[in-house]
Amino acid sequence: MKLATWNVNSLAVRLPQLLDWLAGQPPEAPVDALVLQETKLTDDKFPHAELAAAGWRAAWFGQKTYNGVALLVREGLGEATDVVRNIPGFDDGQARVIAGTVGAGDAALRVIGAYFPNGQEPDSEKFAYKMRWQDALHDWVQGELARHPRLVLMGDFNVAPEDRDVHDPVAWAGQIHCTPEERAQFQRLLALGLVDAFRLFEQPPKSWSWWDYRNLAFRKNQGLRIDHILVSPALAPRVTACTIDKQPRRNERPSDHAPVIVQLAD
DNA sequence: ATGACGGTGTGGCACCGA
Repeated sequence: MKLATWNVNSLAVRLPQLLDWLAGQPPEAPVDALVLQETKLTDDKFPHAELAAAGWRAAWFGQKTYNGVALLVREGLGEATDVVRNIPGFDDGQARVIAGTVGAGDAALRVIGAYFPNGQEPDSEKFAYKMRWQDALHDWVQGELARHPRLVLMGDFNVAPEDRDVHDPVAWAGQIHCTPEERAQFQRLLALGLVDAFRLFEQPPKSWSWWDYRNLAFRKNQGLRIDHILVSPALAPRVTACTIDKQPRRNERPSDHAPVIVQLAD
């Protein structure tokens, strides 16, 4: 089973690139399910027909202008079941979470796709919201883990967990995505037993999942690793690869994020 | 310290993202 997460920064703009990327997956090991962030579409505008025509079943949860998430499952694996939109019990006007069960029987996976709040800057109201949101996510994921031992939490976490996830740790010290509070929240998720799949493997130094549109940041490889795939303890031994695919960032009019992919043994 | 780039909205710029 291969899973992916991608912040597309407007699905209206990026749908052709998404379809190209999906169609370009290796036939012997295609992506089976993926989550998207920042679709920026109200639910009535979600391109489910185009995705269905390309062989993908979708569940989606969006709003106008901002945020918006989706869970796509390759035809043949059926449809995501027990779909949950946003964090149960956490009153939130922003569409940031979609979860569903993918596959059936012993092979079923609980997949949670999340678009963590940006937080703007420390000490702001948005930062406080980010902290509250992460508290709620943590507590809900804890329960989900108990119900679903085979669980994957992936998405745009908007946190660079360590200095090696930052192109210039000195310049970014204490800045949004790198504050001790955000990093502590990330560690709290790991304390649930979740494992950062990317760090299960030796990786190229200066591996990022996001590059600023400005300042030729991609060409200079100045970025952050803020998109993550966390797997439950039961799945961790089954992870055989985790990579960032920089290729879509080279497109014309790319998203500022690259997809992250994880491969799980059956 | 600021803004750079890109997306959205009902726009002539502001707001937001990271």
